[in-house]
Amino acid sequence: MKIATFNINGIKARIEALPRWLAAANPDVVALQEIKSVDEAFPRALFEDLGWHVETHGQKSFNGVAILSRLPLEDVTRGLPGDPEDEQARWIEATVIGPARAVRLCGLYLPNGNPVEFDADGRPMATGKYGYKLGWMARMQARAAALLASEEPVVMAGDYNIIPQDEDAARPEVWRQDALALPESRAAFRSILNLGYTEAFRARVQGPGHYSFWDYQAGAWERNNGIRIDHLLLSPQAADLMTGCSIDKSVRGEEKPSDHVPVWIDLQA
DNA sequence: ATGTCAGGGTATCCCTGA
Repeated sequence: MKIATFNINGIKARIEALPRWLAAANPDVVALQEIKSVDEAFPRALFEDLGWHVETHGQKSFNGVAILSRLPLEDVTRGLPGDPEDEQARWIEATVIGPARAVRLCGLYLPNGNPVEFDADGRPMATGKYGYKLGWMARMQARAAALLASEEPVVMAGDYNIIPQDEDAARPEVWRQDALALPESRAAFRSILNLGYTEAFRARVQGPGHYSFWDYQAGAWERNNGIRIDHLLLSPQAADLMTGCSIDKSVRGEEKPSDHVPVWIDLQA
């Protein structure tokens, strides 16, 4: 079972590039982020005609997540539990029925968190967008813990907006005060890992120079000024099934690309 | 850190978000 995550930065803008990549990469399941569309406006029929089951959790203008799957999906849920006031569409779950095993897949778009406000001592304050990010991550940790208790294969795939370590940025010094790399952000990410999750890419590939996002601005792609912020976290039962993990870097150089590229794993499931 | 995109409003540009 090949599972990918791909922040497409707008389904309307990627209406050609996404089907092109699906045909070339041939994943079984894809978690999409930033569809930037309400459910009714998502081009569902286009993908259904290509053989995909389509489940969306959209909103107007911003955010929005979806799952495309060639395998049957069951028990789809939308929204991250823990705050009924939260109206941002950033979380979707479904059980993917693989030929050998069922896998619980969470597709997520973790809040960016910028701009960060700092106090007089230069410490980041948990207010505004950064406060929302940290609060969202605490809720995600609770959900991640509940999912572990099922002792089933669980995959949490998406745009985490977290640069886990300095080696995951071409220019780490630029990100020191940024919500994607602040110590508090990294600590919240590690707290989720420390529940017992495995970060798929780092379980298989070591060293710097591996990125999943290059800004549209300032020639970031041409200069390979990237960051690695798209991740797949695996429960122990899922990690035991992993046979591969890679980043489809070349997608960034194709016509009308997203600023993110797909990251994928292969599971014996 | 800004040489860019994307979406939406009310539009032939301005704003937000990243």
